[in-house]
Formats: sequence, C-alpha cells, structure tokens
Amino acid sequence: MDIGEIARRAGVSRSTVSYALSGRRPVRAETKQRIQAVIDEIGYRPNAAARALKEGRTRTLGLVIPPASLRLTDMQLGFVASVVEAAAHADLDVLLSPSGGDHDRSFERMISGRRVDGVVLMEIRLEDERVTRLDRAGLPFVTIGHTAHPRGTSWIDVDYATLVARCVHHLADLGHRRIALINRSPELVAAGYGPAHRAQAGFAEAVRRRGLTGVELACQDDPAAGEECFEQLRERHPDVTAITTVNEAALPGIQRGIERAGVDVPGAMSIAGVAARHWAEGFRPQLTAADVPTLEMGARAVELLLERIATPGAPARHLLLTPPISLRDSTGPAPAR
Amino acid sequence: MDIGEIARRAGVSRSTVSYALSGRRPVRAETKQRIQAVIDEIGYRPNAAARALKEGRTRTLGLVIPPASLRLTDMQLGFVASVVEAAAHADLDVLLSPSGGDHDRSFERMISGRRVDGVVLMEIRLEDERVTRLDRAGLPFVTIGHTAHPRGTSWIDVDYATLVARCVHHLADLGHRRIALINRSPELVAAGYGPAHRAQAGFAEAVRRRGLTGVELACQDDPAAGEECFEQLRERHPDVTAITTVNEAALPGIQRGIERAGVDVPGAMSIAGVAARHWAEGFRPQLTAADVPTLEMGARAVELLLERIATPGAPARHLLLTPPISLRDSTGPAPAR
DNA sequence: CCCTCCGTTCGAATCGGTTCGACAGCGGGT
DNA sequence: ACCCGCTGTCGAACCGATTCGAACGGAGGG
Repeated sequence: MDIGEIARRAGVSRSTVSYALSGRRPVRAETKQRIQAVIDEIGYRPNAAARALKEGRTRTLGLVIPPASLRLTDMQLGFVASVVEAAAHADLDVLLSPSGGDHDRSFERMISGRRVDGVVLMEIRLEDERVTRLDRAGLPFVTIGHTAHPRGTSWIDVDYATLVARCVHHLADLGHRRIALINRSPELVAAGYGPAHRAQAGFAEAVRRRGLTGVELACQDDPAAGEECFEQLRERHPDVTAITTVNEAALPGIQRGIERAGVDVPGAMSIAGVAARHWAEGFRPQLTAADVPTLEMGARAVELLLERIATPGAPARHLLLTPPISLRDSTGPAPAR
Repeated sequence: MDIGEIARRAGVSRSTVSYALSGRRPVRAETKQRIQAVIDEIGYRPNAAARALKEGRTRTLGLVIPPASLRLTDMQLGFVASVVEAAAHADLDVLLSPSGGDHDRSFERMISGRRVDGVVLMEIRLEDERVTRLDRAGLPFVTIGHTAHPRGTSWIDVDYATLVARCVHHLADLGHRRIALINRSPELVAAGYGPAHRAQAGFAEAVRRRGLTGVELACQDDPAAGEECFEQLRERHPDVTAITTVNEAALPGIQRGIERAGVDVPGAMSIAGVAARHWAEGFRPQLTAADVPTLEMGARAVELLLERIATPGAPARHLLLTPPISLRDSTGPAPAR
C-alpha cells in the first residue's frame, strides 16, 4: 500500500500520484479521479515517517508534562487537554514526554531526534534548564508560564502577581485589615516555581501599599493540607478576617475546615482567590475569584507555537493574561470588631 | 548532523557508524571509540523518521483518550499517566489521539499512517467501533476495559460486576436489606459503557441472590451531581440503609450530602464502593472500597501491548483484576429498626 | 604453501514519500 | 511560421537511516 502501488494500479507515475494528492502541480481531472478511486479502494494513507523524512517536519507537537508519577493538578490537566485539542484542530499530533526525574531520555529523544516540529513546555520554573536545552537544540517552543528572564522565548502566562494584588485590594476595600495568603506548596516556593513566587510578590506588595497585616502560608496542593492549613491559620492568627489563595487544589479542604470550625463565610471570614471556574463554583459559598482560563491558555499556546514554527525569525511573543475577578458569594465587609 | 557527517569526521563509512551504534556487527574497539567521540562532540541523535522508515516501526505507542473537551476523570488520568510512564520506561514515546466526536482525523491518521507500533484504547464501550477499525488496520492494540465480545483482542479490566456484588454481599452480611447502587451517568449507561453496565448487572444479580431490595441511581460524574443524587435517594427511598457506588467522582458530593443531612456513617448508613485508593481515603469517614489499581493497570496494558507487538501471532491475553475490598470506616451493622 | 574463516570495513540497495528538471503537446500572440 | 508559456506527465534524485553482500587482510589448520 505504498504510493508505488497506487501509481501502478492507476497507470501513472508515482510523482503524479503525489501531485494529485498535494495539488502542487496541475493534474488532469480525469487522472485525478482515477487515482482517487484507487486510493479509496485500497484505503491508502501516506506513510508518516517517509513524509517526515523528506519534508523535514513531522506534523507533530511535543508536550512536556510533569513526571507521570506525580498527580497532575486540575490546571495542568486543563492545559494538556486544551493543547491536545488545539493541535488536533490543526491536524497535528501530540507526542507526550514526561520530563524531570530520571525520564529525561524521553525529553532528549524528543528534542534531538527531530521527532517533533515544536514543543509546549509547562510547569516552568524561574530558572529552567529545559528552556536552555530547547534553545540550544534550536527547536521552536512555547512555555505556559515564564522564566525569570524569558529573553527570546514565546510564552503565555497568568499574571498571578496582579491577580493576587487585586484580591488583596478588593478585600482591603471591604475593610479587611489582616489578610492571609494561602500559597502553593513549600517545595514549589523553594524551587522557584513562578506562580507561587509571583503570588507571594504580588501579595507582599499589595499588603505593603495598603498598610495591611499580611500572613503567608505555604500549603501542599491537596484537600487534606488545605484543611490543616486553615486550622493552623485559625490557631496562630485568629484575628485574620480574610484569605486569598492561589491553591485551587486545597480549596475543598479549606471549605471543610471552614465548615468544621463553623465559620460564617462571608460574614466572619472573606475569601478571594485565583482558580479555574470549575473550582470557584464548586466552593460553598461560591468563590469570588479570578477565573484562570485554562482551556484558552492551551489553545493560545499552540497558536503561538505554530507562529514560531512558521516564521522562526519573528520576534517572540508574550501573552500575560489578567482575567477579571468574578464576584461571587465568598467576600463581604469585614466583621465589626 | 546526519550519520554521514559523523562518518566523514570519524573517517569511516556510514554503515560502520550504524554498526558501531547498533552493535549488530563487530566494530573494532578503537574505531568505535573514535566514532563515539565524534558523536559526543556533535551531539548526534539518529533521525527518528529515517529510522522509522527503514525499520518499519516507530518506537511510538498510540494512546486514545476521550475527547479533550470532556473532563478526564481521575481514573482516566491515572491510566494516561501510567501508560506514559510505562512507555517511557521501555524507551517508547506516546502519541495522543483524542478520539470520538469530530476528531476522528487524528485517530485515522494514527492507525493508517503507520505512526505508531501499537495502540492503547481506553473508555471502551460494549460495542466499540474503534476496536473493529483497529482490527481491520491490523495494528496491535490493547484495551483498558473490554467489549461485549472481545474475541481476539487483548485487554485488561477491573471486574466491576464481581466487585459490586462483593460490596452488596458485605453489606448484606452486616444486616442491610435495602441497598442503593449509585452508578455512573445515565448517558454512559445508555451508551453501553462497560463498567456502568457490569456494575448494574453485578448489583442486580447479588441483590436477587440475597433477596434484598435494590435501588439503582445513575449519577453524573461530578460532586454536584453526587450531592443531588444523595438527596434524591433520601427523599424517594428513605428506608435505604446502605449504598454501594462505582462513581468515584461523585464521592465528594455524596459526602457533602451526608454531612448536610446529618446522617451518621456508618451508624445510620453504610457505604461501600469501588474507587481508587485516593478517593476512598479522602472520603470521611474513610471508605470501605475495592481499590482500583489505576497505575498498575496502565503499566500492565503497556506490557500486554508490547507482547502483542513482539509476537503478533500469539493468542490474545486477558487480565481481569479483582482487587480485594479494603475495610475502612464507612460500613457497619444495619441500624436496628 | 594454500585454503578457510573470522573480524572489520565499505559500497550499494532500500524504505516511501516529495520535488526538480525535462519534455511533449497545444493554443495564442506577433 | 516561430516562439512562448501553460498543462500534464514522467524519471530520477533525495531525505537519513539500516542492512545485505562483498572485499580485504591476517590467523590458523591441513
């Protein structure tokens, strides 16, 4: 079922079949029909490897995901889903590489074996070795999240600093004076994980500006830790009246903690955060939050990547999203003393 | 940076370089070293497309996932993660195809363009067109889940019928006479989705055997639906004292419902189910459940697939897992009348 | 001393596509 | 009548690897 077989059966040369399929040179309508008939009959599809070899491109995008052993967060999952979706829409396939840990072989294969035309990288650290490796390999890539100094690389990210700051301002406007930030895990903060880092910075700056008292807590990305973190907060800082968080995975736990402590939200405690709509609306009462447009981000990332692939010389582009905060039911005036 | 460049710099022929790398023919140690030195210097990696073209295999596995627009369940995510993990372990790459809906192009490309050596299929329906298409394409594949009549295909699955039956027996042993099954979504049941179907069958059979009264409810795979479903159950069947469920995504909602209704578990209501350990242990009180070994299943699926690829003639193999039920804190004696 | 065999290497064919150059035939402009 | 350009087709080269057959030289056996 190679192209030669089609050519033989249609009584033409291999190149004619190729031109009939690609349309790069005119082929008589009758001939084209004859070829198409044979193709339909045999069920022929061009061999992807042969095409990739000759064309020098694979029509495949690489997607680097966190090591599979780690549970993907909902947000990461959203990125994966939307990248795959967008790629499929552009008739591209997606090759997965669980990188980090000891599985760098897969990453190595992907970037140096010319298996992909471009790469989408996620879970970017402020200093990220993978970025420099991709740069050296001369492979087009786009990151979801951005490094400390993203010189020539295209990226898309959510402006955590601004969003957290906005939450703080919103809470301050409501009269809250003591506000806590429930951040991502201590490990991530220590590892220089961008969102955690920038949330911290935005929080500190906003708190300073408004002359508030700020408390920052690092919390593992899971419900149990969220509950524990909330209890800890109540114990050590009982005077805090508002919480802002970027840790969506901890939300169910925070909610549990609130319910068990019998705290009235938003009567006695206000909460505002950054989270995918899914999490914000699942919270009781529904969470006032900046909705991270996970699905859109993956799609835009692919868009940026396709641009980079099409015109490698073009300047890198950056998309810093600042979705509006959706007012829901979890924030209200600070309780009177 | 092709093999010719290496050959030139090392002063040997291209075939010698190839043999030095593959070891399929002896190469003098000194020559081998010289070649290796050049390779290390240049950072050469064989072009994947060229190799695939000549060898006739791509060293890539295909993984068909539900359309990306749908939220992947935790279990599906576990499959994806473990398949990717296992493939990476065998130095294979994984190509993703979101199939179903209008994205069949990707599926079509994958199976007929010889882009992959084999395919892992998940979310199998009792009658599944994709299986027949793969069969026709003559591509080795393995399914996670199984069709109604899986003749010559290898698969791995969890024995939902038996597990649900065991839950029922366990509850019956504790004295419960009226038991509800909270199944997966009505759509899945209607579409002939295996686990939902077999859970139903196992439930009905066990209930009949023990002479119990059984109530079956279909429930969307999300917390909100779980809560609603529980409330509905309390309202319409207030005499039910035990629940068994295969809908892990609904568990948090069921828990919420229980808490809001102030029902004592396991004092007034027992619950036993089938769920990944993660969900069972996250439930309060911890859920007595058969722990679905998601991660193991993906790994075993890849194992089966590699066997199929290695020896296409060998008979298909089936792995029907029946993990034991872990007794936790959610089941107890039926309340006295 | 000749013949084999083995280790080592090379050249050429091959995988299945795409694409370039050439060429035939035909219509139109001058 | 001639040349140009366009349409439609073919043959051959090429992408970058693997692999087969053959050649060469030295060691070992008869």
